[in-house]
Amino acid sequence: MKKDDHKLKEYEHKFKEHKLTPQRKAILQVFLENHGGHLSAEEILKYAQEKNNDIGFATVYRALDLFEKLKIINRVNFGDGRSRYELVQREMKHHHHHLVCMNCQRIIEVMDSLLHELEENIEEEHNFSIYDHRLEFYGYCEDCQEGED
Amino acid sequence: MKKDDHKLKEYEHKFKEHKLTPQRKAILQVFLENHGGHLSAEEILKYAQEKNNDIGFATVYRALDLFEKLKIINRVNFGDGRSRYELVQREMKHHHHHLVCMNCQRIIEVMDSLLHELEENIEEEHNFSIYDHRLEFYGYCEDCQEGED
DNA sequence: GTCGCTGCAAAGCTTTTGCATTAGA
DNA sequence: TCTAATGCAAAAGCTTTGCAGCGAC
Repeated sequence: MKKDDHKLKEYEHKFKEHKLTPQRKAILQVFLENHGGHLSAEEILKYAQEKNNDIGFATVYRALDLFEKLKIINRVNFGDGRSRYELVQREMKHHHHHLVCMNCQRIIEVMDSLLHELEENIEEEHNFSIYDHRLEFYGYCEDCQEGED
Repeated sequence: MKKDDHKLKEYEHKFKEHKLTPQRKAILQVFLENHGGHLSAEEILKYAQEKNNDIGFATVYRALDLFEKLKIINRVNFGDGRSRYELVQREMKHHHHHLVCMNCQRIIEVMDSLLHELEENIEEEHNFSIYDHRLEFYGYCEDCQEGED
């Protein structure tokens, strides 16, 4: 899609010392298309193969490592035994959390700036210099609150 | 140790429908002795074997599953590819987070009630019924701030 | 031609499972 | 006795690595 090609350009400058190969491009496009966000390596491979059949698991994992290093994506962990990956979104940086539904596994994103206050408290009280955080809330989403056991 | 034996008694009532076998007792004692907290399965096995040599990985994992179900321990994940486990501490419940030092991997616990306000906001705005949360801050601890790259 | 990137397959880790055996109540 | 719990070893994920081949510059 033209729209994603345009978005892709915004990332090209990050690949100065690394090649933006067809495989890497395909993987990046998967993120830009945002298939529900929070993709596992397996899902990323599946979608990337739809674009470029000549791609394997090793390449996906190696690309994910690279993208993480280039701060294009973030690795997140919802405790289901596999890593998941999401595009770093500038405007969300440091201000977005996850609501994980314990019934339907749906993941809802939440914007927040309130945490900033807490971070400042911590930096002061513990002399700990905060670089990033992970915050997930576990509970039941709108649709699942009746079945809550 | 006498002190831990006493602590152990506080957990016996949770084992009504499950047996508090010597193996499970050894594992529970490992948590009560709190070897730096946030133990991995491997560490738990190691310490438990010091008490009772007749214990294997399968038993550790099965006990950890059980303890989690009985709300004796919590499984936490710091993104290092293995699960870690910590004792549920009543007075800390819902109010403790982790500071993970990105240099020395040290983990510091932080008490907090500020997050409660944020939870209330979220429950209202997103109609999401919160049951638990995980919050980790990544950064550099007191001792590692100079080496910060 | 060089050097980075790739696929494939093998290996590595953590965790789970099958099964025969043991041991608690 | 009866069933839950255990150890061992095998298997099952997910992820990483070795290696030979490929491709861009």
